[in-house]
Amino acid sequence: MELATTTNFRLLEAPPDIVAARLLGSIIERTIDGTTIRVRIVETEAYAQADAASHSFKGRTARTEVMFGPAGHAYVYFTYGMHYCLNVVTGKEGDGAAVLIRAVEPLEGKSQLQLHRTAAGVSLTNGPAKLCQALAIDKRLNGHNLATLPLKLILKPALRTHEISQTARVGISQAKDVPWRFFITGNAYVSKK
DNA sequence: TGCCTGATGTTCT
DNA sequence: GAACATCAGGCAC
Repeated sequence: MELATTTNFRLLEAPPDIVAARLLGSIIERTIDGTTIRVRIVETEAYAQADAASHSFKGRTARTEVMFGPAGHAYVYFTYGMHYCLNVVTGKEGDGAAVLIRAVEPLEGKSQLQLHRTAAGVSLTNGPAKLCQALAIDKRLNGHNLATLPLKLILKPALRTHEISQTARVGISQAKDVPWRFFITGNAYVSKK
């Protein structure tokens, strides 16, 4: 069981844009105080080392160290003074690539998610900082191995191409025209912008 | 509906 | 000391 998950994680060693599309539809399992929450990834963004919008662009620092580590780990960073964002480290060790999880759809434990959020409905998890708040993800989970609980990534078979939309990324100031934002076509939890 | 702004901490220059 | 992969609330239209 654990072995199968580890083997599947080899998929994450691919370039970030491939992994970003591949992660759509996969499940994140989070346990908080013995309660299990399951959400489905519906929107992602890819960040490669050679990409001016990526934290790893300027090289390895104490902050970005995790991005250069092995694929399948969580890179959680703090931004705008009050928000955390969750990334999945991709590529070979030393690559400095990651996929930002921008939006998820609640499947199980929705009331538990609601405990951490004031907004309800799709606004519960339709943004990178929102989903971190709902899932109680903070820097303590930075560098966490996503093959294990309390935060576990369960890879699902890839979606068909027609189920995936691809556009330019959101909310960045560099390399804006790189079309590395991926989302499930028509999903209500995809962020609006 | 859509723009503007305040809140706020970490990282890097 | 400025930039920052954001969010939510308030206000104008």
